[in-house]
Amino acid sequence: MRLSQLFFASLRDDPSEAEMPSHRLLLRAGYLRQLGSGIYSLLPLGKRVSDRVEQVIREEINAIGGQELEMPVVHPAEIWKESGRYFKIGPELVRFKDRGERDLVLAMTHEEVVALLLRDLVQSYRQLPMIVYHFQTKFRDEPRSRGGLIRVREFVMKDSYSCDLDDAGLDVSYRKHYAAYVKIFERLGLEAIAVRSDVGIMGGTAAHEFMVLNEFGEDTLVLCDNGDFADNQQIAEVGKRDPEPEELLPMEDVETPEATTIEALANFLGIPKAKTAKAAFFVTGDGRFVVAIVRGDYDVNETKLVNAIKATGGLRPATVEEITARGMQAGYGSPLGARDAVVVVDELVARSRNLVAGANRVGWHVKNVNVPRDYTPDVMADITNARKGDPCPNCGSPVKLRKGIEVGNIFKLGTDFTVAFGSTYLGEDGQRHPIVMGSYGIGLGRNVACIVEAHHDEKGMVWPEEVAPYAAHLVAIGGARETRVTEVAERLHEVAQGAGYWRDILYDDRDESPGVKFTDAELLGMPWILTVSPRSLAAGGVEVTNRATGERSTRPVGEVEALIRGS
RNA sequence: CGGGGUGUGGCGUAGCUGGCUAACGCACGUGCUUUGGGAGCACGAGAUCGUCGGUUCGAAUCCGACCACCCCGACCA
Repeated sequence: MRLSQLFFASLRDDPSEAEMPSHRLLLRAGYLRQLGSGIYSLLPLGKRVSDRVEQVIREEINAIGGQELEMPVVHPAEIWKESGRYFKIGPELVRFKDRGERDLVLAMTHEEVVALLLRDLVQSYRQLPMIVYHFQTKFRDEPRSRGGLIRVREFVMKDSYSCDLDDAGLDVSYRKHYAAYVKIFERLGLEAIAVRSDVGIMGGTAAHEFMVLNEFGEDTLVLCDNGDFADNQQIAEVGKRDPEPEELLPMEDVETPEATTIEALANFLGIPKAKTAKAAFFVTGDGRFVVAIVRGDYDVNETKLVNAIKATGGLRPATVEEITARGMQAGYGSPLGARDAVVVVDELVARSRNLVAGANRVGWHVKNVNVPRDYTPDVMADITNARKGDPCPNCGSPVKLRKGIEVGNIFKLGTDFTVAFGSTYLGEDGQRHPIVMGSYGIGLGRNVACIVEAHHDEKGMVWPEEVAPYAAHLVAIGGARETRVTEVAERLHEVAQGAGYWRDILYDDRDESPGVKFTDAELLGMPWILTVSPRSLAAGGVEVTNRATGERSTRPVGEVEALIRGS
């Protein structure tokens, strides 16, 4: 490919909107252009990388027996109503009407369609197990996109679906995907770690997310150095050290002006945060008012809270009016005197003695509050975030927290969708059974961005050979002075044309100064930079530079031709 | 949705306390020179100053509304 003809432009300056290295570099090197918030065009270079990532995934999913198909982006809303997700999912699901006033949605994922296809096509246990997958555009109207390709609204995802006879079969399919994902991320040059994760609105029984560590990551991972624990913080249950035993003391009001935060309260009273009880107020999607109590040295984990009270439709923070209406006072809140509220208490609070809790009047707290003596929990559960240094539940050593980006996930869906759609098979026993499904996603663009995050330096991108858009970047210098330079460069380019799509090379045939060409070559990041110049020819051929290591050597033209051919 | 910020040519910016023909660097076109690390000279093209409205003799500049985008948070199968 001649650079003079390539649809791209490299930017000398960083675009002001880009913060993450991957975003900055992909824009600067002309791989990407933004069209709107969370909506991007892939330019030819970006498209080629994405295609290569796609091909790696295709090969590995094929290797576990996946069959590629393609399902639509626009769905009749009806099927999302049938599965119930039309009502569970908020504005993230884009809804619209066609000319006939029929309700349509933009697909966020494809469980419904798969379940429908299964209903139509699978009759007998003899047809299972089966894995189907496709690469298809998803649209999710995220409240906030960010980080270039890291969090977008429109993106292409590989989603595969396993279809099994029973839970044992699902386990096998799940493990196959797990193993395939390990291979995929290895081939992509990503150090992904699998963490257990929440099943969210997918339902189901188990899930892992594959994460790459990154300071811009949106998820917090709880990891044990011994390698025996890796959970998303959303679900991580770690140990909590037992509080000191104490005698129960009688409750006592204490005046605490301006102490509306745990920080201020602990400072004012001169006590550790661990001696306080923190109250957080929520309203569930199904309309219940929830007061969550955790110890002052912990934070409420909303995922755990949702799961503890089976809150459909999630949680939102309660308004001050809603809190007051139930006999409580924001900033000085506790379940003391609360009414019409679901009281959810963290199990550690129940084990802790004589905590300072809100008095539900401005400027006052109550000392020596004890559960269940002074108020009655409706639900008792672990509802706190794991903290750095908390003991690993498996080996007791302190856990650490890290930020991560989710590059793939695997879910055990179960039978929710197949039951909803009546997707059953006739078993060996002559009975109808629902097909057991699993769902497995990998976002292409996000992976492209993560590869750049992992493979770049101050000069630009450094593509691993497996995903590089071109095998090499050919820089011709001094062609105007010495016609032999152009002859050799043209020859190498021609060889590349015959060597196959992915063995093609980028040929910088532009009339630019050497500095510009080298800088662009380093920015664009092909794994090999080939330099032809009067100097290299005098030294015996073509200078071959390894972009990653910077090693360079001069090789005879014939040898470089062989390199381009891949032999 | 809350908080903060930004919209001036393809990119990065200046101008913004009201007054010349909207300026600068890069990129772009033509010509000459140059050619191993973001070249030089000359000429040139390119901007409804986000949109709409208001104030004013006069608005990129002041006021209002709206829109878009970015950052933090909420949210995130």
